[in-house]
Amino acid sequence: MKCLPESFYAGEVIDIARNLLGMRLVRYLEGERISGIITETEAYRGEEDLACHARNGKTQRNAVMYGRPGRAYIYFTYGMHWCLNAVCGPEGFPAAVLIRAIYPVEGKKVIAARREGVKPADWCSGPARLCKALAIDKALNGASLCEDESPLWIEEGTPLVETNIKITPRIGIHNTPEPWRSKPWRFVVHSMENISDS
DNA sequence: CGCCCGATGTGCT
DNA sequence: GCACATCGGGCGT
Repeated sequence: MKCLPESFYAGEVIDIARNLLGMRLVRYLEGERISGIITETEAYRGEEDLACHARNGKTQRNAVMYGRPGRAYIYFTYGMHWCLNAVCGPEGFPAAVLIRAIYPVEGKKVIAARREGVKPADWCSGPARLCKALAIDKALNGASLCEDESPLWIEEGTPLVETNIKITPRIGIHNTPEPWRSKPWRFVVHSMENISDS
């Protein structure tokens, strides 16, 4: 296993959101690797970022964001969905990258079974969809992404060229006031064509 | 394709 | 109470 080290997550959350594109998210489940290339991320940065779950200070729900970088912050929303974040920045500063989409690579049979009736293109294209596909839920909240024996980590994936990356405002935060609503903190891989998936 | 809406738990006002 | 970093189904274009 060659998961990204804690130091990868210790820096500026916005840079890390960009740098996570092209990396490989790996779920180790029942002795099998399920993985995909990260194709969409968003940065959430500190209590002053009014779109961030930490905007009202530390609570039981968001406490993991205040902890060490390189851990999984997993939250439940809309009564039925789980979403995965990677905690970033120095300990004590609440920041995280939301993993919004991956391009499936390994364990597609497992994914297909967990996403029965869903088109392959929709298997992991959404923060809650990929959590369903990879069996990620509250049991992994707070788990380290940087340790051996981990059930979930991120490793080197595939290189991307800058022209294949699109930067936009974050989505799903319609009621968040400016300037936060328009911060260009969403990073998307434009095309997965010609990307090696080995 | 786009828009609308229901599902449904949890945290904060 | 109500808003919510969402999804999926249904219906109209």
